[in-house]
Amino acid sequence: MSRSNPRVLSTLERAGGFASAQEVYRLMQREGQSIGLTTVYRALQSLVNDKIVDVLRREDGEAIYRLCGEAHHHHLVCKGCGVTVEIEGGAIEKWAKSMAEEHGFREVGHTAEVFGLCSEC
Amino acid sequence: MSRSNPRVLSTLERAGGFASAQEVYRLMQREGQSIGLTTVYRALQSLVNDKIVDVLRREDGEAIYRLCGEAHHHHLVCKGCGVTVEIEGGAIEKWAKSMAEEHGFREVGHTAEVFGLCSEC
DNA sequence: CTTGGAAATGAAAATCATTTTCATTTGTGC
DNA sequence: GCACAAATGAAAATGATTTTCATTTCCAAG
Repeated sequence: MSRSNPRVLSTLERAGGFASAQEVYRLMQREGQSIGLTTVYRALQSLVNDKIVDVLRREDGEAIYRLCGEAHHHHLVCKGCGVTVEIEGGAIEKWAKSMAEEHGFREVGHTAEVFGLCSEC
Repeated sequence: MSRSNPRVLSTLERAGGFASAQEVYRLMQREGQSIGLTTVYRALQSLVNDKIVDVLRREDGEAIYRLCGEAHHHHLVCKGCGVTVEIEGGAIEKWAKSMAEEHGFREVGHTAEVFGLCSEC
């Protein structure tokens, strides 16, 4: 099941390590690479399974794929200008896990975003 | 532009203050209320504009609407059956606040949801 | 009461990301 | 060369959400 197409991974890297499936596809098209949208989706899904990339959601619900840096992290987003800071979420991980266990949940994931006004806004 | 249909709001409240547009619609149907899906979407959107409800995203990208204002709490949501448990977020509050301060942010809010499979699913 | 226009409604169609289906192509070992 | 599994991608299906547009409901003015 190693469908982690290297061209897709390399394109995602080239895109700054952060793009939607559609964007990766369009980028590859523009570069003249011949590939099907289906294959892009499958490759990204596979990269997610292999924990090489993370999936997040844009505000409109579109999935965006990001190369996994070292640690899982969250975002601090400014409501004014949209600037985003990556932050540590150690406390959240434990909290999510313990809450889930407490209620007998399995296969747990979580979302956590902090938003406010940055010092410039 | 006050399209904040009160029946939609009341249904969202009855749903535990936490549901997707589709769920609100289905619930109203089941209760025998006559309403169109379009109207449900418009009413929810309007409630969001009026800052009466928040929008979040489930892991599959579906938008979920949550009453805001009440006692602030978080949710543990089952990906299988949708059952929702309200959970304490004490750890989160502190985390959000300290992260925000550390980066000079003001007027801080946050979202944090935990998803998983409940013991039945 | 009646009229006229604005706002609300909802059915149906359109949109758009994503997934599924399925026939074809590619690659690999024999 | 041959068979067979894996990979590919075009096209159709899916599902949430949005848009369109014709109809209905409200409401204030005459």
